[in-house]
Amino acid sequence: MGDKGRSLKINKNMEEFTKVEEEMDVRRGPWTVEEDLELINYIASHGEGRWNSLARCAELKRTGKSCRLRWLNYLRPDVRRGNITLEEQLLILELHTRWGNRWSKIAQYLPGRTDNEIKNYWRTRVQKHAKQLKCDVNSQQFKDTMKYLWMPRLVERIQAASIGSVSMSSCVTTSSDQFVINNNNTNNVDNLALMSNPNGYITPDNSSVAVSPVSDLTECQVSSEVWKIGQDENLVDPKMTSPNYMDNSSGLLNGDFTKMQDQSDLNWFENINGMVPNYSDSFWNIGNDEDFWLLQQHQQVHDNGSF
DNA sequence: AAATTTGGCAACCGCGCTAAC
DNA sequence: GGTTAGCGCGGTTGCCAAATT
Repeated sequence: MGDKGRSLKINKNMEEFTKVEEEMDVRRGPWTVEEDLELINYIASHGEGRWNSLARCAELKRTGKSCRLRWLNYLRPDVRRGNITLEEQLLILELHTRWGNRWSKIAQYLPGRTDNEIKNYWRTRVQKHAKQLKCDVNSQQFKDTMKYLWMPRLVERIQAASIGSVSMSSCVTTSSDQFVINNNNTNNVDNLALMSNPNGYITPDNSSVAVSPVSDLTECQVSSEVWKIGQDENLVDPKMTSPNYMDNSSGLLNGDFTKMQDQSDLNWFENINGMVPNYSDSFWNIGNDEDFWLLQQHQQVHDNGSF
């Protein structure tokens, strides 16, 4: 019986089903180390897939579904654990504005991150900030906040970090597991769009604006180019590209976070990712005083109808 | 120091889609 | 064409540690 049929059975007679599962001795809840090892060893020798039969053959007292979930979200060797980096945050915000809660699709563009992890990040961090701002996470107001404040702020932080750690002029590496940064296009820095003016008010356009004191980029011009994520379906399947699918040449560090053209635009993120340390949320958390103050300023502007 | 609340995250659930029979 | 099995996705729950009262 498939899951659908099984769920019907649950709906019809939950008690009976629970009894059946108990008789089948199906385990639920947290996985033990022993179970993890059994699953890892089984997959190592037999491969993954066919989860129900895998669960049976491996003599794991778990459903196939549970095995699959455990493997994909936790045990898989390429699962990346730890804090969501600034670059990843930026990418999640951008992609969510485009695709909404399509977590698995978003996860495709964050190598090693699972849809579950991204979903949890969104629910615990992003929705929290929406709540703090007393607005719905799906409201235009919050989307504007992300687009015109949060994301530029993230870019600013990333820039500040990268300038502090690596010369932006040229950094070409030869190792395959390092990212090639060939910054012929200086727009990456120059395009930095900083939407908060010296008064702390937000201007949603990409005209010349002063830079917040946080980063020393006051001479930067805001490029007329926009950050183009572009047409959704134009995006190249990340699986079909090298891990280095983010290209630094697109000039993404500019003000309009509404568009990203194609895969080459996404490449930028990965290059940045290779340049800067992995900062945890403690490095820049939108909940810190300064940023939250800015958010509130933004909200004031929004409430006054300036958008 | 104890009780309560909150936040983060792993795991589960229900549903829908697809392929095989 | 209907049924079943497998899989994947998004939403939700529940546990536990940390923070707060």
